[in-house]
Amino acid sequence: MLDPKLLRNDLPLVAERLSVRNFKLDQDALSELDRRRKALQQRTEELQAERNSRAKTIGQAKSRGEDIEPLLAENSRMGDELENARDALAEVQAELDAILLTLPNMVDASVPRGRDEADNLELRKVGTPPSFSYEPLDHVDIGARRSALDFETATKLTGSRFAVLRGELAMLHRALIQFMLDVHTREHGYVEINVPYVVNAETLKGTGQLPKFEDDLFRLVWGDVGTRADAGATGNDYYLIPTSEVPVTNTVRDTILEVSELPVRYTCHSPCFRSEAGSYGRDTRGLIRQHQFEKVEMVQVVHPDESYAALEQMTGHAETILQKLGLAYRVVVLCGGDIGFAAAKTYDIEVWLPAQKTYREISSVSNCTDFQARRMQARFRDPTTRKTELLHTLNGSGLAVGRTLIAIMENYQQEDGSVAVPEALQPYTGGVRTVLQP
RNA sequence: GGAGAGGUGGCCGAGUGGUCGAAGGCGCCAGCCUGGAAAGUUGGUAUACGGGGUAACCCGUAUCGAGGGUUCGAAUCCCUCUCUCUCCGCCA
Repeated sequence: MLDPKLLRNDLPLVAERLSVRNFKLDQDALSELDRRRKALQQRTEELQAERNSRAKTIGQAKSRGEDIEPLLAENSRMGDELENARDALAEVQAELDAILLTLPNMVDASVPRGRDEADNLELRKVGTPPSFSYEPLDHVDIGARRSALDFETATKLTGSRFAVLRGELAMLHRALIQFMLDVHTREHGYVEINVPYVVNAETLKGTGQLPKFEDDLFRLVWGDVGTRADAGATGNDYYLIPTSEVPVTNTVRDTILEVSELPVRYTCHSPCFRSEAGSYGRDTRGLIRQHQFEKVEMVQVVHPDESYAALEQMTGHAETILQKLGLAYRVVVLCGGDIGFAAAKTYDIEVWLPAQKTYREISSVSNCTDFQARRMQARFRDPTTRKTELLHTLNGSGLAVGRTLIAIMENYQQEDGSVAVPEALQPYTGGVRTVLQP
């Protein structure tokens, strides 16, 4: 959520910042709504003050044993007026809140304007893509051996966009997770955390997925489907997490941290569930875009002065994984048209995929500034003023496990169809150095 | 799933209709005391929004798990929801 004070005091500035995202802010509607809110609030509070003072007078009169009947009669007329004012205020406030919750974060000044991913800015290329003496296979063909990567069975079990991993490929997948967690905890100072994969609506609101992006989520319905479908009305709405950023970041919701507790650094392995609504026909082949995938996430909660340094640092942490695995990648800064709802600045890391002969996203690292913190009421206490202030939150993949597996399969493929295991990973494969041998 | 008990400030805990943002304690901050500290002692110690003031600050409103109701007036009474704890059942 954006700062309501800023919205009141400098709407044009907000509109300008949001225009970088190609988001058009209806300034007139917003300021008119706020003007009404203010008038109604003052009127309501006036009436409440009067009611309070009268009630107090009655109480005092009664305690002196005086006759309070005349006072009561005088008061009976106030009720309706107060109620009307209160209702009108609540209505306008709700309208205003609804708008506020759908406004995206303001992007940092360094974020370039642009329409879509084509306008993202490449910052650096690291590593050299491998060369092959033959036309490299893609991961689907490589994984076909002994049904190590099995989409048919997954379709039978569930439907499209799911996969079954078997044998050495399942083992390699697991090794990757453990490798990443170990690097982040032992070398990068993160605390490993394990969290629920099912969360409530409040949690999703905190990180910004709700109310605007419900279509991207899997919502749980249980028990009697007929009566539970509208479970939200009774407070029972649970969703599968689209990323562990959601539960991990929300661990600091409604808390006030001391400066000594900062920065908070968590790394978390979890499955992620995404409906992929609106991506029909995209990446339909292979493991690239699935309804369920696994990810090792990094989350930091930091002092506002530190967040942009933390963004660079976290990007470096994700890059370290790729470097250790010997994979070529590039780093891009997302343009206004491609950046996510909650982020003020995002770096995408894209790994080289030989079969596609292109770089594909494998990590996304974002500084969400105070946007999520305000929604979550995640604050710290300034040691000098003793006042509470909003924290800054960051999240980044370190890395998407499925896509890392793809990258290894394609980049480390050998002419006989087997896949070499990167050296850094071998301690995690029990010394196995090649998988999917003929 | 059944039965019961409970959710009050950073924490513990009192408060069953009136001047209660809420006793008391702990913690924290500041002063005094001390060579310094502990102990002692005095004072302070929530958040949000609105209004006023250059500012320190002052005034108003709201907040005692959440929402609704009763009432001139609700932390206190009623209803719904939610979470926690105890016992029983079931279960990886």
